Amino acid sequence: MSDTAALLSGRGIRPSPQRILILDFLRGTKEHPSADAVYRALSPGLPTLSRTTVYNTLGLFVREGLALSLGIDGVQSRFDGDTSEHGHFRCRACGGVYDFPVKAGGISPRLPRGFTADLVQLYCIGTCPSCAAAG
Amino acid sequence: MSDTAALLSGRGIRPSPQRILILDFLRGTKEHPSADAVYRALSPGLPTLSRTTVYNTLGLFVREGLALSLGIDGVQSRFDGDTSEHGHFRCRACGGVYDFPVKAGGISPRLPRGFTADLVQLYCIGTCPSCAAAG
DNA sequence: TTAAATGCAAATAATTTGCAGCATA
DNA sequence: TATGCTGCAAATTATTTGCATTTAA
Repeated sequence: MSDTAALLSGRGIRPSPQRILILDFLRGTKEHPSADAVYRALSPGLPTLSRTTVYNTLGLFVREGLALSLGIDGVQSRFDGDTSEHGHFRCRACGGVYDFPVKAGGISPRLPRGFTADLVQLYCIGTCPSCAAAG
Repeated sequence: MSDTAALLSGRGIRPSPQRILILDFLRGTKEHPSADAVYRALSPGLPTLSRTTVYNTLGLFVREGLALSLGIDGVQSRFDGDTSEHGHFRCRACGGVYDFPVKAGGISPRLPRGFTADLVQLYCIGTCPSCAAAG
């Protein structure tokens, strides 16, 4: 059994070929793909894969804490298989989304009394080095 | 001329009745409304108002720095007329979006070399006091 | 009188839902 | 076999676009 299959099983998620494929892809890319980008990337290798399954699966992973759903791109959700603490940067010019480190425990805002957060996300929007160089 | 009209004029934006209405509404609510919510709120008082104009106007305000577009609600953009530095909290239970303060200069991540951010947003997702009390 | 702003209708894009068949415990 | 998973097609929701009309500098 693959590592990924074991990871899924360990969380009580049946390790179907589609789920393994999608989770492996998410964990192996830094692209922060949209649901449709995941579909387009994997569909050639598994032609029966459907968008429905991609949406179902990404939603499942997010609920189960195996992936992050990013609202950084106003139009579509983008997904990140790296759930460790880090920030996200979106370049206005190329649309790319990049990770950036935040110091350990760096994102822990003091919320008003009574609010409890289970998820914190830090987004920066601006220009990435390549686009800055390109002018 | 109203304060709002003056504010728009000062930015080189023609202060049409629709723009004044929408900006006044945005600045007078803590609801972080979606584009459609803005439309539904204002349409009764100005029946000729169209969704197109609401979308156009909100987009203009965001580009001109008069409002913030929040990607905190995975499905739709929500808008905030308060552009001062603060964080946003979304309650999973009721869907409400709340402001919370961050200490001055509190959101200034160290980005990798070459990245320049013109906008930083901090999102927390969890449970608000009312929903926590409701169980 | 000219450019900008508005708003209707249609188009597009992202996502969700209903449901039937398949796979697997 | 019973339950969960997949995927097609249709539906829904959010947003954008094309274009004719109106408004105001």
